[in-house]
Amino acid sequence: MSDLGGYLRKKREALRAGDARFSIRQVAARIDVQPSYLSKVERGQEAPPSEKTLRRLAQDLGEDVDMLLAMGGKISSDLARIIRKRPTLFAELIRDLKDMPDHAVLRIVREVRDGNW
Amino acid sequence: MSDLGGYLRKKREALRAGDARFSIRQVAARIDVQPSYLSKVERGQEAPPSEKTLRRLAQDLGEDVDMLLAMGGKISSDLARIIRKRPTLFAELIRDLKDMPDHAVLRIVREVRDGNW
DNA sequence: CCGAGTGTGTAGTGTATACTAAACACTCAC
DNA sequence: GTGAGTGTTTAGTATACACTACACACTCGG
Repeated sequence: MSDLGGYLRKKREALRAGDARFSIRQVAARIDVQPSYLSKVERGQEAPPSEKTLRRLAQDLGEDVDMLLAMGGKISSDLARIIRKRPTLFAELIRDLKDMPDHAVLRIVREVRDGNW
Repeated sequence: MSDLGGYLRKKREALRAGDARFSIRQVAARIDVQPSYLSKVERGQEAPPSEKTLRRLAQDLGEDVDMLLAMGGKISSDLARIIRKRPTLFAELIRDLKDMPDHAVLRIVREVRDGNW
């Protein structure tokens, strides 16, 4: 929904300014899709690519995978798997965090990571 | 993957023992699918139903929606939306919580809910 | 015995997903 | 001016998803 296509195009063109290897054709070749397909994706004429393809694209463009997936309306399958293992628990947590500001969530992340649990 | 079909069948038959309204045909009629379809789902001969249908089924059988969806390999679309709004933030959190025991996660849920943030 | 209800088998359908393949029009270097 | 590279257009495809429609065989009460 968040204009994946436009974002990808901008990013690629920025990279291409300093490196000719970032043409549609060459990127497409590296991530193993047809250039015509990538072109359409960038212009929003095609639905977002699969998770697999978005991952390769993120890798190639040096972008964050979770963010690109989100823009493509998807959620990383490893996250989905984690949630599905304890659905009610994670559902509760995520819904509670829905309206919390970033810094509050980040604080939780850090405390969890510091292992005071 | 957690044998949604078998779980549904057991649950429905348990309910049916005390209430004739829980035949395949009547449940199917209430949740608006064909009985043959529900039959196949219960026996694992069909892929899990859509989120919409699983929701109606959960409602009808008095089951937890998030759990049934998880069994069907899905994640509630409202949760997905929450995550997609702040993908990197939630990705970090969820991956950190992956190996934490339930009680630890629950403690976080409670602290969040008590609003000490 | 028959009609209402039970579960199931078989076949088929519309729509979305995620692409491919081939050709076209253009630029730019040499 | 031609050959390599650029982005784009058009048309088509294979697979999965999420079902429906209809008919069949069985049971069980009145």
